[in-house]
Amino acid sequence: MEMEKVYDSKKVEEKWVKYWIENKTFSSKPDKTKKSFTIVIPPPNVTGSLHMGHALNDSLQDAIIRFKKMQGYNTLWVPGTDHGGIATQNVVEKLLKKEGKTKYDLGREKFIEKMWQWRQETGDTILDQLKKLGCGLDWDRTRFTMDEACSKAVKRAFKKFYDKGLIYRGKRLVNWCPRCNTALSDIEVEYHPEKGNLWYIKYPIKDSNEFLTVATTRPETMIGDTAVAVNPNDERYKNIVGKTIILPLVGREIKVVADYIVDMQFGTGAVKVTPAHDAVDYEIARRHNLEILEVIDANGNMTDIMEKYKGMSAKDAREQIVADLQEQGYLLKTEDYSHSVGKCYRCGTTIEPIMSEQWFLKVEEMSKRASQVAKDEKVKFYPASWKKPYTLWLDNLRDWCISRQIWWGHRIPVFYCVDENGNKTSCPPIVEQDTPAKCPHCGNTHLVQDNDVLDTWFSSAMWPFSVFNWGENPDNEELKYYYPTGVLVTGHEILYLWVARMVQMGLEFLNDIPFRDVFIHGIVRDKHGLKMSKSKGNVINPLEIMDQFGTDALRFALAQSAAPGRDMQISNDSFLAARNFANKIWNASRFILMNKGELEISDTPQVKELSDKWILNEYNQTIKTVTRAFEVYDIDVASRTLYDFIWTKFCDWYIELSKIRMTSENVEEKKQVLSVLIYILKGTIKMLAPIMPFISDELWSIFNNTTESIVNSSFPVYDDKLVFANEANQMAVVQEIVSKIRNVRSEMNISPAAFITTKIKVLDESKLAVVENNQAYIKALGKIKDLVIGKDIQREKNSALTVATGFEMLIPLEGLIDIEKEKARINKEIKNIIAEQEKYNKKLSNPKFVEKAPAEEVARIRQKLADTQSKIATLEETLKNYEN
RNA sequence: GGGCAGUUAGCUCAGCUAGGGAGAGCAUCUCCCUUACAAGGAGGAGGUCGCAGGUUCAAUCCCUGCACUGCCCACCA
Repeated sequence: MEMEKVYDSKKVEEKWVKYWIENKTFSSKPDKTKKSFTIVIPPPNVTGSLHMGHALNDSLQDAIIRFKKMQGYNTLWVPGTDHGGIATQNVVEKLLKKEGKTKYDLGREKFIEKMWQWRQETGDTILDQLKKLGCGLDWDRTRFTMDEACSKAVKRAFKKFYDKGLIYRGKRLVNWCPRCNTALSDIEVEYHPEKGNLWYIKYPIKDSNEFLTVATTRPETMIGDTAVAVNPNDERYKNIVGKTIILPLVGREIKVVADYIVDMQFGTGAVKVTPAHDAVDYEIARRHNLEILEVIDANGNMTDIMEKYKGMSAKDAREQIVADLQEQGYLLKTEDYSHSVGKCYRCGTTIEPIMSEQWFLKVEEMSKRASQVAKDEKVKFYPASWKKPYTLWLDNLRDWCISRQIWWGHRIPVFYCVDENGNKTSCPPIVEQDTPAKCPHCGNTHLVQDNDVLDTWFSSAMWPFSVFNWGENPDNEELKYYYPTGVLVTGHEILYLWVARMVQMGLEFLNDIPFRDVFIHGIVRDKHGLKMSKSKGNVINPLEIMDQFGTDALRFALAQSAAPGRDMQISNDSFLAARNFANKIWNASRFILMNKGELEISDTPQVKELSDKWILNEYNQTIKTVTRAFEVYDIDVASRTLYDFIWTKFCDWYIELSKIRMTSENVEEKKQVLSVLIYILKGTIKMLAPIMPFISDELWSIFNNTTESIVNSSFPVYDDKLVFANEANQMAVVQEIVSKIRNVRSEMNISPAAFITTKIKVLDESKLAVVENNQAYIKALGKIKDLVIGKDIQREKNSALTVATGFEMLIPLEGLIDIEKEKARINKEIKNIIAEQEKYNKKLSNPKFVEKAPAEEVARIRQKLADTQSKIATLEETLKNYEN
């Protein structure tokens, strides 16, 4: 097989994407003889296109799945997409707008048809991109949150909740997006600081000439005030509590109430209470049984509460009311004020808290359980620091507003009995999974379904079991086999929105956690640390990176930076380095293959000499580190460990040393070293396969002449028999000698092409054998023609001299030596060693260190000191000879 | 207001859950196309490990406080 000089990612990738899919490499069936390891993909929105966040999230999951598969688990990674509720509906609405239409022009039915059609056209885009990324998903199991099975699950869940009394309908204060025209849950509101004003308004106290001044950022709501609240401990207002206020402009009488929630420090310490448009005020109203008056309607306009302002936009009303207050002398002052304003997480419009009839889910019990499983470590967070925010959130959770006034989504499975005019009868609502034919209470066949759809996160919360047909049959074998899943991989931005709710629902409906581990990775940022966004123009498109540098390069660069929980800054340099790494592996393999030729090579490594044992020892340590790293989701550690092993150890040292035997006349020697090379290479690409699947499978197929994917081989296992501590130490001696010789060569401008003579004087006799036995290594890597080793080697004037621990090395220089240059070089060497020596001296001169530190440590430092002293003596003596 | 991260070479980061040699990649400098790889090789320069205390024979690493940066949560009238 001919390998090209440069790794061609495009050629290789296309082939393997096709191979994995056609051979169903990642398809899974329940198999009781094997343990399952499941991941459900965080389903991307159907409208989506692959961005860096997906690339990171999914290549990490793929790495885990491939690793576990190679470890012998029956792995399953379930693909799918999310219908994406409001977000998706907004996209299609925008498309309609381009045609000059609104969804109302089409009507509900036609609009939904249009949505499905659009999904049909674009829904596979992101799935195809995941295929291109190499994701080992079981494609036959591709799911959609609105497909039949998932829809059944949603209805089943709704009914179960309802029957248990956990779902209720009521008019409450909710977050309303006037643009999307729907209610939102509390976590769907994002708060951003905004510049505004703080208005101080004087509220006259009845039957007196006094005023109570309140401060507000929303003066337009004052006409709906039903109380003024002060803190019960506030001395200033002690005798005002219970008194009556005449509401300016309105003339209505309201009470002054005392509530602990009021902050005495803020503003005037007196708060106007508008229960219908502020969450805190709503709470106060509930505690004090205050009347709730609506001021702003669902369109963001003023209600008919006061004729004068009726129909005005809230914004206009604000101006008018401020002007009116001013005119009537109630406005004390206006201050600039910056505060957080709630925005719709889907469209950025300012949220209006309004009173609205909605469906709610009681979450108290579920939250407790979901919090407890984290506290008990039944669900484990990686990194562990996310456990606390998770439990804190759950411990303070309020009921979940689950209804949305949009059309795209799971329609609430509640039916109402209506008369001929469409008016609801007195029959109670019917909650059924299947649309009922008639009212079970009166037999009437005129039924209408609730207009609302469910929060898109309601169906997402059931994803880990709805994908296994829980809706159809909660006792099915697949569900039992694959659930709970092994790990949930996600960014922290949807920890509450999604992760916490999956745990709640899993515990509620399956009485078991949905996943054992939660692996939270960071966010991909640009090279300046900024979040990528279209508006900033700093988006790196993963598809372009795949095209330019290769998919493995993209995956490796991301994996290498993916320290759990930490954001990563990424730039083209990262991908370039990863591409170079792929090329390095490719060429190391090419070198081995070229030398192998038609030779028959043993599958087991034929160990012959020092370097063989050294590299096997290093390889074995690498297995240990990498395996451990994968197991705790330190994919970054696994990546870096492999990079270092392959490049620094395998290529820079072992392959270089192998050339000695490779060019030998003795074919057996060549076969021997090839057996080690191939053994290590195969094992290493196995370890690399989870992260760089394309090049790994390609090389695997070349080396094994097989069509079986590398993921069906087993992950290398640490082996006690491959521990060679002595050889590791001996190799370190060789490496030190070689490095010092190379250093002299470079500093003295000896051409890398030139062969030199080197004399090694052995000072430490215990190291004599190592050097003698490994002359070939030193000669090859030091580019030495004549190597002399002995105890009695004389220093020579026309030689450069350097020292290693236990050795002096002389390199005779061609022609006349540049004495000044050599002196400078030696001085520099002395300087470096002295710096080292000072540290040892400092330690040893501390009597407490000698007294208290472990004896071995003291002995070790003493030895180091002796080494440096000896080195310095040698170098200084040489220097002195030059002076004479 | 509460919480969580981070602060190590010019840049991006590792090391800190074994306390005892400060590391990698990129960038930079010198030499080299030595036939696996110039997407490469060899070598060099570059850091008082945010600040101040404490524990210890010994602190980048453990503890406390502070500063700065980022993120999350909150009942910011």
